[in-house]
Amino acid sequence: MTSTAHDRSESRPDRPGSGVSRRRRARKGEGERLRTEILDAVAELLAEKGHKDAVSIRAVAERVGVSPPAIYLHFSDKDELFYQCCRAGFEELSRRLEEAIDGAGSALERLQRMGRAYIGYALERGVQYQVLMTSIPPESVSPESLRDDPGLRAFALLVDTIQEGIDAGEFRDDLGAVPLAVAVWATVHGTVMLLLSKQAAEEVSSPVMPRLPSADMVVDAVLALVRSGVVENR
Amino acid sequence: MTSTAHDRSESRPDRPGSGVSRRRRARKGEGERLRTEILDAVAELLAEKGHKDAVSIRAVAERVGVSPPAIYLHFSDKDELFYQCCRAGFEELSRRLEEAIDGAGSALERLQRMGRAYIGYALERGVQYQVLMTSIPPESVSPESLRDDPGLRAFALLVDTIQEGIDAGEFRDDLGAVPLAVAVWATVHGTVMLLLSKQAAEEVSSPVMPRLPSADMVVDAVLALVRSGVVENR
DNA sequence: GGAGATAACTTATCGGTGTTTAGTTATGTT
DNA sequence: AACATAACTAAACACCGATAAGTTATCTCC
Repeated sequence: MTSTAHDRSESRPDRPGSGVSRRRRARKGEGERLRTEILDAVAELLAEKGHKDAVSIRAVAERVGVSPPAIYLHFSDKDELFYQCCRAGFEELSRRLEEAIDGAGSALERLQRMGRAYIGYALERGVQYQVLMTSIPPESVSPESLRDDPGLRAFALLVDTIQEGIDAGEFRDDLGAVPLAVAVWATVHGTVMLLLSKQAAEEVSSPVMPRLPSADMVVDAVLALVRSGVVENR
Repeated sequence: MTSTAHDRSESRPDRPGSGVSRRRRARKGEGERLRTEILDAVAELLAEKGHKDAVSIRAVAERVGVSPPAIYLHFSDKDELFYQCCRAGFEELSRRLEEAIDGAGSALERLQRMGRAYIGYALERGVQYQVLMTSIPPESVSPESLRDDPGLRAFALLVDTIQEGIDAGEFRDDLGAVPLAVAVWATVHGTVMLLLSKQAAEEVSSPVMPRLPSADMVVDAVLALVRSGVVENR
């Protein structure tokens, strides 16, 4: 047979007996270990490449030390893989938002803390936030896991806080809690997306983005805008 | 030569009866005609599929009635093709923003008209807006065409309007015109991105997005928020 | 009108991608 | 030691973006 085994000389150092570079096969019960290893590899590669399309399933498999089809033992397709990766850890967002709410202070102060927490966490997540927010979850993810989506819980927290502010006579009551919450959400979401774009553009030194102020300054301005709008300072 | 002109039996080429199975080759001077036909096809497919990754160069070529490599006579790669497609027509945005500015009224009224014009235009553009704002322009596009990017011009218009509002004592002066402009931009940008996500999720009836109010209601709330913030109505 | 020149394409092909099918191998159980 | 099966791998398929090399139609000039 005309050794079609492999003619790629670049990375094929391991004989089955050497036991050096390949990952040890998981034991019988712990097949789930691979799942988290895959998710970690995706997160790594996503952060390195900065873009979803630049990360291939083959690259993920190679980083984990496994063959590409092994991925499909845990994820139905690439979309679900990336969705699950970006979604994982977003319970942390609800946690931080609750933490921001819990402290003392007026509803406005709580709202501002929530805003800072949201933006800070999203910027930490970077590409993962972008991917999660710009993709609709694939059909393969179970409906019940969607029902308690961290994003939905976070939005509920926001609505609650705003409703409290309205009830306390602290926030305006002419729009309704939900529309106002959506508006606030849109604001912080747009801030994150803009800052991430700016960040990505700067890494390639592309002059498309206007010269924006520092992230801190932008966040301060946004929160001030959420507080009292553009109108004359009072 | 054994006419290998077309042995593709998989997909019917075009109307066999109408005599035009393939596109007529352009005449010597008018090679540029293909360029706009390609851009139109990309825009069509983008709107149909709703997602950039779902549109292949081969599909574009087939729609135009041309072979895939013909695309590369006018665009250096896929990124540039999609960038140019989404960027084309965005001069219209600056035009509409100027129109919104020109009318009578306070700086606030002009700003609100700008906001409505921006959001309206971006929602009309849909996927094209999303693609344009989430991708950094490829290196193949010329720097001088980047210098007068419609996005940059639009942002300058926004800064000007806000500066006028500040000078007139109508807008707050504690943040500076540029940070305030960025904050306003982030708000409308986030609104657009959110509404587009909602729209896309509804087309697949996915329950991830919170049940949002209608687009009109959201836009009204956002503009009200930009005006005077969340604080108690005055 | 014929002979180049060349603009406007096409055919064929390459390496890479997501995904599926059909195995193979290691582990736990009896 | 034999079996069952969890945890994988090898090979292949169809498609993709992109390139190199060839072909064909149009224009120009005599």
